[in-house]
Amino acid sequence: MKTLKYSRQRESIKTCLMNRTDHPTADALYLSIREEFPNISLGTVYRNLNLLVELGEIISFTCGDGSVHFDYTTTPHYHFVCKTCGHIHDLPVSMVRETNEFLTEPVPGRIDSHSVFFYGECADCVDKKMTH
Amino acid sequence: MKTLKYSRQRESIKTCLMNRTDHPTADALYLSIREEFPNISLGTVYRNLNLLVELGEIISFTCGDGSVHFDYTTTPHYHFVCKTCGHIHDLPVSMVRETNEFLTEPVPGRIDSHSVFFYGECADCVDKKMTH
DNA sequence: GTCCCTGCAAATCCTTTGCACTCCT
DNA sequence: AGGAGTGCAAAGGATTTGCAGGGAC
Repeated sequence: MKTLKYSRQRESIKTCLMNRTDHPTADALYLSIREEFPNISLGTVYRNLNLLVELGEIISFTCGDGSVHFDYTTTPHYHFVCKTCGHIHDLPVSMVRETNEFLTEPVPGRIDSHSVFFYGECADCVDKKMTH
Repeated sequence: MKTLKYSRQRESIKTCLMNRTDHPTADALYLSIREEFPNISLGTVYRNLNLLVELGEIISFTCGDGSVHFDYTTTPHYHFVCKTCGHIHDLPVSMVRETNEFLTEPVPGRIDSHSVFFYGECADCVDKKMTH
């Protein structure tokens, strides 16, 4: 059991992630943080992100593009990935039925959690195409 | 438009993937193929897997563990990842309701596809714990 | 003072790529 | 013959790790 010590870097990583509406990768976050801490190293960003994931303070996921994204919202929710602009939008859990409701028959085993990704074109991009 | 030529290696990759019930990574598949083609190179395995994905003959996905898995089944279906034994089980699409049915309200945009991952303990692992 | 945390750089892991050669057609 | 496919090894990109110094407590 190790004791956690305060660090400005970790704090900055948390607040930065909290304030971003996108779901940045470690590198994208690193670029942001560098504006405040020009000397921060990528290794520190990775170390802290992994630590925060272990602590359950943030969430990490991959949405099919291979890269790992980080999310400050830890309560259950889903993601809508826009194929056109690349943005990853949050979908509130209320928008999707509960596991047992969207299963037509029980899964052979015990489900602890599930994740859903939607792929398509977000409202903004659909609108832009309309006006062309 | 390039013409495709037959290759024993590609054929072996296809049949090997078809015969496996798990959803191997490129490297896992490479180890299998080496039993038949001791000289096959990992690069060839990657090149062919990517080619087959482009052709739509196989599917690739990542289920949160960071690694890329390949699947010979291209018809829509979902996956159940066992946290205990690590196996990835297929779930027939009939087991899960259609997108529009499991959404409680329309998503702000156009959905082209979606993927669902379930995480938990598969029936086999649950049984094993019972008998202890 | 102790021990966690950092910056840096090297190491590691996974995947792609360039090149000379081989095998389809 | 022509060009797609291969093996090999080197290159690339993302992430982790070892280490010496710096900061929190």
